[in-house]
Amino acid sequence: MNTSTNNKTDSAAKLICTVDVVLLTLREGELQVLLVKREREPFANALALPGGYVHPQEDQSCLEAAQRVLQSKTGLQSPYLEQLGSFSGPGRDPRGWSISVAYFALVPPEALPSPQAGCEWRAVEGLPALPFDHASILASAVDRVRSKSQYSSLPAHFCSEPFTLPQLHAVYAAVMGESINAVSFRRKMEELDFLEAIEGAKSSGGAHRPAQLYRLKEAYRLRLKLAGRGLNA
Amino acid sequence: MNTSTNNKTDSAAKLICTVDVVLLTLREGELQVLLVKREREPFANALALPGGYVHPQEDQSCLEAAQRVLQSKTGLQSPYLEQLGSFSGPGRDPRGWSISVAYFALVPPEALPSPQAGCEWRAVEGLPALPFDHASILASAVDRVRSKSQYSSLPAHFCSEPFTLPQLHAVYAAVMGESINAVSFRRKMEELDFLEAIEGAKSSGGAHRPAQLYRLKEAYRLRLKLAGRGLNA
DNA sequence: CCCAGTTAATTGCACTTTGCAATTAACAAG
DNA sequence: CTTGTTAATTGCAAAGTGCAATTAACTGGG
Repeated sequence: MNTSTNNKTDSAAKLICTVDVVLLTLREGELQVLLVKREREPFANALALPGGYVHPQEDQSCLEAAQRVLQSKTGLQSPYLEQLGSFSGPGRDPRGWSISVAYFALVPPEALPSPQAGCEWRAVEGLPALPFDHASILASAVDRVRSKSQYSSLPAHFCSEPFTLPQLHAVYAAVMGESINAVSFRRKMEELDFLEAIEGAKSSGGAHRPAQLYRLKEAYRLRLKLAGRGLNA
Repeated sequence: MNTSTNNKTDSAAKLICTVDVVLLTLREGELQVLLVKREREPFANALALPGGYVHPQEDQSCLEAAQRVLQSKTGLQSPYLEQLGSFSGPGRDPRGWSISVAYFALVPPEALPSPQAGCEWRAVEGLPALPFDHASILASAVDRVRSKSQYSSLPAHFCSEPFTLPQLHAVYAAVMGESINAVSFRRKMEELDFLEAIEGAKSSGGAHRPAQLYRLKEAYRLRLKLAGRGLNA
């Protein structure tokens, strides 16, 4: 039935093992993804998700590989990085049977110390074709972010600290693509209790009442806060 | 910095690539997992999650590899199989740097055409040590199942069809480990609308009013139905 | 210095959803 | 036909949510 069951190296040697990172931000009211121009074949010069080989010699895990790849290809780091899933098969990479462990990251649009040359922010909607199966990886990441936003603190990672509740409100609404009642939003944020008001700090500048400034509670900088009930749209 | 960036085969060849399956059922009111006695090294004779190498020659994806491995190691199949995530690193497998793509499956306790010799159902709580990082894979699967049960049709896969609402109610309560209001449960099931009443079919046998029989709607046999609001515990 | 304009935040209330107790329904057994 | 048992529905009370109205806090212009 299976002719190679006992030949371990034979099965394992042909596998290509990579990581890909979907780095998302929210600017101009829409989700944008960071794409990089590929330097090498396959798909040289095409825009693609930042990705690369797992390096067993230096990486202690695929997560570390993803952090290394993100740093080296874009010059950026992201405090919040979550595994999206693995994508595998004989056809997704022209070099052969491959597995890619995909991660997604959320960063605020401001906190970008100018990414390296060859990197571009692009709206996730209406992208041209992407190499490999990057289109479906990206779609999967966007789905996951939208879905998790309904019942978690995830969208807060799109805001640079400190931020105001109206700012966060707008971010949630933009991510989920629908308006959210402002009073209910306030109540929910208080109930979820993952924000920390910054004593005496208010937003300034506008010709109007200043807003209270907040930051994420320490415990939720790398973890998410999950809600029992969602933010009913 | 990186001495092997350009040597693709060098990086890729040392990687071990496997799949593991967490097959869960609900019996005696508790979650149980199917473990198999390992036939080979490493950890020969130890009980472990059913797992095996990805075979690029025969598998079209890791999902197919998981289905093949599950079938060959346990003789079982599962209609519902979901990717749990990937576990990787230099230390989890004594043979070397490895990636395992883990899947979890839910089956009803009845529909088990006697698994192969060497397979055992074990309660997920209070297990002895498992080889590799199977303990954390299992813990992750149990977390995921409990969490998804709060807002989806997932636990229905623990019931063999046809089933009654009181049966399903007990299954949800057992999985989530807390009692659920029976009236609210009924209302929620009706609202979620993933069940199909079987016309004129009632449970029989007891010295009491028979219950309506249901099955999963066709569309939700492989997919889940997600609730906007959860089943508030 | 006060007033108009703007956004932040709170309050009050109608409406919806949920939890629980009580009631009704449908069977088997004696 | 009565009793016991579980299924399913009904009727509130309590909690949660959406919306309009009100109050608060600022800037800038007469």
